[in-house]
Amino acid sequence: MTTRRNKQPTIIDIAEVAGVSKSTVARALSGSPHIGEKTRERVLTAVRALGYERNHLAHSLRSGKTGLIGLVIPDIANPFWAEVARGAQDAAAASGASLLIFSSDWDPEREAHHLRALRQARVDGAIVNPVADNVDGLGRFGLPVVLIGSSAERFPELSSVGSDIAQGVALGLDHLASLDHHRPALLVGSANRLARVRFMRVVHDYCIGHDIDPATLVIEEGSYTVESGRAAMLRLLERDPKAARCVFAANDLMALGALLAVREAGLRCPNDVSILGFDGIPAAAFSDPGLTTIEKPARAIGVEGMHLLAETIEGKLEHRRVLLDCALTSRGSLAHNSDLGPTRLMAVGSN
Amino acid sequence: MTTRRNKQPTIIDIAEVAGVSKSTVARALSGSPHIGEKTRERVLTAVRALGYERNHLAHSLRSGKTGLIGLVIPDIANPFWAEVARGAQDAAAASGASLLIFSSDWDPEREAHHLRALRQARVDGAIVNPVADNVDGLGRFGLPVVLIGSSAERFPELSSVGSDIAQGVALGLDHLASLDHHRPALLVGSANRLARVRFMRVVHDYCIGHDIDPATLVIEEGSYTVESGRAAMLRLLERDPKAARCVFAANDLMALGALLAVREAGLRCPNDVSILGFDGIPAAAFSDPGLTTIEKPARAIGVEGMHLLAETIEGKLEHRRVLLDCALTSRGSLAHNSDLGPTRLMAVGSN
DNA sequence: GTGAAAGCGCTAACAG
DNA sequence: CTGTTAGCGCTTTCAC
Repeated sequence: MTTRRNKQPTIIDIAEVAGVSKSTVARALSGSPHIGEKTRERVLTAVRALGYERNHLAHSLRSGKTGLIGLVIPDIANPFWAEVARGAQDAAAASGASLLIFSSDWDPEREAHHLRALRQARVDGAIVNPVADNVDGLGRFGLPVVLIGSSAERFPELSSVGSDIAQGVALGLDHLASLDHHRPALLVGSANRLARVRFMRVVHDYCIGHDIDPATLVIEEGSYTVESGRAAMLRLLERDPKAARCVFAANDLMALGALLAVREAGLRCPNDVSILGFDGIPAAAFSDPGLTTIEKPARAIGVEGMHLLAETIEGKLEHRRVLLDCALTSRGSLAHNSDLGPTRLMAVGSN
Repeated sequence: MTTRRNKQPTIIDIAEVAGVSKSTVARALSGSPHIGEKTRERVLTAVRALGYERNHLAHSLRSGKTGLIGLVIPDIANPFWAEVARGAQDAAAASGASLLIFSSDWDPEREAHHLRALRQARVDGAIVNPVADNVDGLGRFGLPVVLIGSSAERFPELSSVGSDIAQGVALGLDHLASLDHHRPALLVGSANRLARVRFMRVVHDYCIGHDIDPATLVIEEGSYTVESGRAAMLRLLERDPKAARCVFAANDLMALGALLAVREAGLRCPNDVSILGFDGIPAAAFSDPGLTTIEKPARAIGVEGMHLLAETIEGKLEHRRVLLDCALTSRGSLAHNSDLGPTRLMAVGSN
């Protein structure tokens, strides 16, 4: 086959064809007002004729702006982060930027490596979910950054966007209360996880604000997986069947596990036990019953992250922390508690 | 003596500090053998001292290689494509390349737009899942491309990697046969979708090879969504309860929908009806029972795509079509058919 | 309005 | 081995 390997045309080529200088071409291409209408037409015609496309590299090198944005997340294959990426992607595309996506795999070393790569690629800025206590890596980044996810609170000097866990938890607890479940059992992560601490702090505050003694709450521990949720639910069922009437899980995977356990125990959801999840993963829609859950605004986080970053890059913004609302997605895993008495008794008794 | 400390250091800065010329610095940095051990040390020391990091843009502009790879997929938020991206990501990282990921949203226009953006970014090559009959767009791309996904067969002149649908379908049908289900009902997409045609062709060939009259197969149509799968299953149950003993869905979402329908109809899976899916989406693990499915090698497709592309870029490879094997993931949705007779009768009768 | 010229930071001949 | 000299393709003064 005949392979025409002509190099791509440059502004010099089109300058020649249009019979002008390359600076004139540059002006025409950048929409400068200091150029004659007729000249511009001639240049544009040549551009079309040669199929010219601007070399981004040269443009970036000279102008100092690459139109590249870095996105560092734990795992692109994780539905939540994929949604975040999708949002960032959309927002980036809308502003003509391209996204360089990297997975840190929760590894501080990889994160540092990626940050370095982004700096070398001369990205205009980056959106990152800081993985571990990589304060140094981020502090030295030297480029506009916006943090996403909840670990952002460890870097108070950087702009960030995340979901409003407090609002989400309150939303869930309020909704449960409206179904007459006032003391749901809690399925949370292991004590050393920051997420667990944060979740519990919010629950604690809510209880204080609603005249509930936090000490009366029944808590089971899992590790954010389906299997751990299943095991935790089984334990709960054995330990305190009455408290198990209603369960609020700190993430959907554990909630789904709890659902499995309920069925295994010969009980039914929501008739025997109500389950509320937290996250809003797609799989929650396919269980039976569908899992009612507090949905984090994943895509919006990506979109808003890009907006914050854009403002940061333009210097319009000194610092901001954006918290996006979670929303309740009702499916079938919650029922009204028609038998409140025993639950109350249990809560008091287990004190 | 103009020392600009506010900007990132360049090789000129480090040349000054090390007391050599910038070409020597470049040589030291690129690990050239034509340089003295002592000089190299001196340069490297200066590099560390100034915290120098090579400017990728300038490097790329000069060398003609950007180390950028484009990935164009329909949707990064779709679990399957997210996995593909993850694989490509890993392979790219391993070879020091960065990925520019774009979502085409199944829109030929957006795809064309992204292809243009990639060309302008001077990526070294691209991996794309061609969306529509965008033959022109791809033909004119002018850069090394590797196609992924099954629509690749429309571009026989380009290298591609995809899952071996024929092998996957045969795997499923064989497995069902081993459970004594010889004529599963088929839940497929709508007739105008390429995927449906491909799926059915493979089933057809399999039947011919196994002395089964394809015309005796019971087929229901959906549109690759949970809801459509549910509706299709309900129809099937009403139309031909006996054929509904075993269902092979063309994708997991429809299979999950079928599962819902079975339960709604007061039947149980797998005891009353066995269901086999196709895809291997994560959600298939959380249903009850877990969905047994034919899993496409999503991540491997990404990895292999990157490898193929690398070879294509290096010119080592003229053309190749790689088909990766699907695998059976057994969960609980399949049971042995202990009552073969009626099924056979039904198949013949419905002819 | 338009052109000439000077780089952005780096690589790659070609001399010494 | 090392320095000198050209650029890669584009933007951007600064003259005219």
